[in-house]
This record gives sequence, structure tokens and C-alpha cells, in this order.
Amino acid sequence: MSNVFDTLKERGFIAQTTHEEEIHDLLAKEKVTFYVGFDPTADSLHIGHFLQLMAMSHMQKAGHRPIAILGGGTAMVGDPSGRSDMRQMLTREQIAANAECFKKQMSGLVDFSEGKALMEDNSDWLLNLKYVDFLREVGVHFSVNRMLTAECFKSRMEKGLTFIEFNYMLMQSYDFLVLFRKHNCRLQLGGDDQWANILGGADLIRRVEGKAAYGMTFNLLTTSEGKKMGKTQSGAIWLDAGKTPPYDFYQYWRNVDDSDVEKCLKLLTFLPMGQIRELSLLKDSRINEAKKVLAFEVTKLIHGEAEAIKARDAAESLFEKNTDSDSIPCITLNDHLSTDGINIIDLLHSTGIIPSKGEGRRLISQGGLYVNDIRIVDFDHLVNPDDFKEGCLLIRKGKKSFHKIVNK
RNA sequence: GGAGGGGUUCCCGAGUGGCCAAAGGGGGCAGACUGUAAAUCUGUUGUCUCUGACUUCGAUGGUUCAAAUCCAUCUCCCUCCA
Repeated sequence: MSNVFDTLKERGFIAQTTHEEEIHDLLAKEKVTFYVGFDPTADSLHIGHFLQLMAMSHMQKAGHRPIAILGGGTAMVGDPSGRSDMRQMLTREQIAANAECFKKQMSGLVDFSEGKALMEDNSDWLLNLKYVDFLREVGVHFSVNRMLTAECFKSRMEKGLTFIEFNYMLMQSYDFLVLFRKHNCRLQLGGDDQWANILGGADLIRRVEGKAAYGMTFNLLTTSEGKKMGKTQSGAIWLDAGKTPPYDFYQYWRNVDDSDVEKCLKLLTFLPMGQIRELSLLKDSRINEAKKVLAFEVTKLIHGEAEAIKARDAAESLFEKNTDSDSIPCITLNDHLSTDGINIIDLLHSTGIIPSKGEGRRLISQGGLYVNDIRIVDFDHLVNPDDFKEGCLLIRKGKKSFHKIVNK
């Protein structure tokens, strides 16, 4: 069996490690319990979390035991890392509801059956802490001077940093200590923005328990331009099908930059490296083949094979064969369309395809609106029941956005 | 607690009584070119019953023929001092 450390390294996961050699040896010698924390600050996981889950899955497949920490307690405080201003405070109810959503999504990629992986909520131990006890047990081991030199705080010295956020590092470090005691957890993984927090935990264990603990961070998923991936004009790409439909999810990966394809294949799919290297050799327009594979594989991991096939077929028929398909977003009219017809702008506005009528006029005046593949040039264009081919009206907005309207 | 500075449209940021639906940039959207890529260029970017009307400049009141701009109160943020 090859060492999972080498696998992660080859695929480009690893950013920093506390002790590269020792972690490598440890992972080769024994089954290691490790943990990754997820703060439930939204009601769905996003692409950044997905990368962590992939890493956990690789580790689990190699025989190690993951612990997923839901940060019910830490979310109450808010991590200042990678933030230019303070996070919005969430209520306990919001956090609990978000944690439920996280649990469901995680179980798709990590196997939690029969104790193969554990899930903990740090609110179990963080919320009951006594302030003075905590300071005496944990606080004594942290040097403020050193904390201030950490990048995540340094950048905030300009903008302002509140005391509550300053404590986040101690809480996450304490998590690691608790898990070490409870489950003999010796390794913490996380995004590279977690480096300072992870170091804090490993240090704390060394000081309090006198034992070695390790940390390792993964590269953040960024585009070749250094921007965070998974953000689009309309917000983040979510793993929840309700928030980001599988078709849109598929299209996101179908449209990644050429220069990011190889990286994404390595990080976000389980395809063997040999195949990835082959796909990466494709150049120019043939790189589209690699993008199709990427989009399909990633969609399959998140939404299952059936949805992935649907999304792929929908995309193919729209872009390549130009025939109708079942799986593009479909809207059913509430009221039966009268034979007098309806103004196209009113129709699109009432179905939510355009946010305002002004937007609709702009779209038409710029030639970006098509009904049944015919460009609309007139603001007063009427849509009649006869325009519905087999009960369906195909709306195209710009080059890539398709909608289907059904007249019941 | 004291002193000062500030909250402008999706974001940054100009605007100090009418010419302001508000410069400029970013972002977004659309078009051209392409490979459903990138880069580039062009147009556009509050709402509507759209050559006009209505709503917006932290909140509420006020002054004025007229307020993002002046006054009062409130609120939030930042900087310095304690």
C-alpha cells in the first residue's frame, strides 16, 4: 500500500506540515486518528469544505480514522483567519440548524458507519467551560506576543480585532487537546488559513501532555489568478442541490479556466493520476474533453451518478446538438396562458428568469434574449400558446443560461 | 469617559444647496472574437405604466421654492488620548 501522504502530496493537497518526515512515517506505520473542523456558519457546505472532505476520504481509504468536528462552539465566536472584518454573529439556533445540514452532506463522502469515522460537536465541551479555569489551564500556555506575530492577526491589527475573535485560536487549540485526550487524535488537518490555529493546538498538546501532535494544511482552492474558487456572480457554489442545482454545479466545472483543469482533477476527483496526466496533455480546444471529465466526476461525487448524467446530457444537448432536454431548469406557469398571449418581458419577470423588467429590456436591446432559438428584438413581443412546442417554451438568456417554461 | 474622523447606489470611492439616479474604478450582465476557456474590444448596470414618473446617499425629525449636501436628535464604525 502506498503511503497516503505521498498520494496527498502528489495530488497537490499539502501546503504546510509541522513535521514532514514524522507525519510521513506515522501514516505509514499505524492507523492514525485525525480531525478536521467545520464551523457551521452557513446552511450548506461549499467548495472549500469539499476539498477538506476529499482529503479526509483519501485518508480514510488508507485506513486512518477521521473525526469531523462541527464547530458549534467555535462558530459562536467566529474565526478571524482570512477575514478582513468581523464575522456576523450567529444565534445558537442558526448554528444548530446549520450543523444538521453539514452532517447530511458530509456522510456522502466520508463513511461514518461502524465507527470508521467520528463526528463531534465542540459545543459539547466549549460551552460549559468556566472562564477562569480555562484561562488557568489553557490561557497560560499562549504568548500574546507570539500570537500577534501570526499572519491572521497581523493583518487585522490595521482594521481592528475584537477580543472575542482573538480567543478563537485558544478555543480551536483546546479542541485539539480534548480530542487528543478523548480519542488519541494526533493529527489535525485544515485549510492553509488554519495554519496558526493548528500550530496552536499542536503546541498546546506538547506543553500540557508532553506528547507530540502534528498538523498539516492543504492548499486553498484558488484559480490561477489567485482568487478563491467556488465564487460566482450569484454567490458561492454550494454542495446543496437546493442552493446550487446540479446542472449549474456541472456547468461551473465545465467552465473553469484551462489552467485550473489539472489542479481540479487532482484535488476534486478520485481519478488515477495516470489518467489525469493524460487528460492534462490535451491542449487548445481539446482541453474541453478534460473539462467534461472534470465536471462529470465532481458532480457525480456530490450529487450522485444519476444527476451527473442528467447534467451532462442536458449540457450536451444544449451546446452540441441543439435539441431540447429534460434537465434544464424548468418552470411551470401557474395560470394557463390565454390565447391572447403574454408580453415576453412580463412572462420572464413573473417566472423570475429576470429580476426586473428594466433588465429584460436591456437584454432585448442588446440582443441577448432568444425564444425557441429566435432572437427577440421587440420589447412588445407577445408569446402565444402556439409558441409552446409540445407544451414547452425554450428561453435562452445570453449564451449559457437556458430555461424551459411549461404551460400546463 | 474625552477629542477628532466617518457611514453614498452590488463593492471601493468622488460628490458640501439646484446642472445628481449621483464622477471614476472594480464587479456583474449583454454583444463581437472564440473552444460553453482566457485575454481584448464595445455597450450596459435603481424601479416602473420608460422620451416621462417614482424611490435611493446610516435612521428620524426640521430649515428651504429646492437637501446626498444645511440644522437637531439617534445609531453604528474608525483613529488618538485615558
